Amino acid sequence: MSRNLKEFTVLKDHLGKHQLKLTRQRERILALFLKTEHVTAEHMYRSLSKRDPHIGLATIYRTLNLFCDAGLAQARHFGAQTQYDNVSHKRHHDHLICTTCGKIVEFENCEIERLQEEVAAKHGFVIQTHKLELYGLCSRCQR
Amino acid sequence: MSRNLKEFTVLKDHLGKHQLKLTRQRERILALFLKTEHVTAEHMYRSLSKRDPHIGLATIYRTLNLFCDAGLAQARHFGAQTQYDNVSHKRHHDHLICTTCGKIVEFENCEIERLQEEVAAKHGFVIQTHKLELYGLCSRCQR
DNA sequence: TAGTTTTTAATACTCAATATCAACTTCTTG
DNA sequence: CAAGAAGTTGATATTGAGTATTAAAAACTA
Repeated sequence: MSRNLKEFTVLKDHLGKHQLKLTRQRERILALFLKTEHVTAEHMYRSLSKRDPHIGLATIYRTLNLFCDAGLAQARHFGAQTQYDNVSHKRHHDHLICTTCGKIVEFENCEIERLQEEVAAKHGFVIQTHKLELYGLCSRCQR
Repeated sequence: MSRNLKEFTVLKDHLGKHQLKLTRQRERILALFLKTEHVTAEHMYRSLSKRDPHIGLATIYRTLNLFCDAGLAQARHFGAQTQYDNVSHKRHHDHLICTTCGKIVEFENCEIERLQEEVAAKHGFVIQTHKLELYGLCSRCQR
């Protein structure tokens, strides 16, 4: 199994610091997680059930939340579901979402982030995190 | 009942255009909706049950979604619940949310919106709507 | 390797939101 | 204004995402 060592190390570090254990399920879930951009717990459950029928849905949820704690993943509420993004190897980014076909494009814009800080400061807030989602039509769906 | 005529007209227009009917429940729900900033369906249900025990929860949900269609309300997923904001009388705005006390401050920033258009154009998107939420600590909770 | 601790899987459960459907309003039209 | 067509309501069942529970299993540790 060719794994991205960096993410694996991050996970192991986190487990070590919190008296948690490295299990086969956690390895498998991480391996699959790293192959996908925007995952849903249900989606992972379906994928993993095919090959490894012994990974339960609750474990997927627990593990994805664990990844969030470890800083590997970031949860994003999209409609009724929660999507988990792999954020270990990339900087903070926001999303362009096509309302027709569901296509998601990531982007980052320092200027916008700077203005956010400005706005927050004006209201006495200290920003911890933010969520910016632009909904519209991608080039293909505009026709 | 002193009602905001503007919003009532918007609702009536929408109903007329879609072969929907103006009911006592829809009037009552709109009247209460206009008095509050960030409402939850459950919250409205509790308020309305006190005075008018005959408005069911399903009706609240249906009606709030109707308001969204009519452009009077905007749904916002906040944690597990959905909040409905009155947007008929104000321009588009975004939110600063305190992660400790839950305080919500509205703001608008044309410069950010302009940059959003820029980003979207760069990726071939045409924006229909957007959502920007800044999470952090309000001045009181920073202490 | 034995023992302690964490984890898993299956299932029950919670909670927000939607679907169902018979009874009831509202609107329309004659 | 009465009567029928069409939409709406409320009570309840249902869905669906996510969490809690717990006996059995796996992982760490000495």
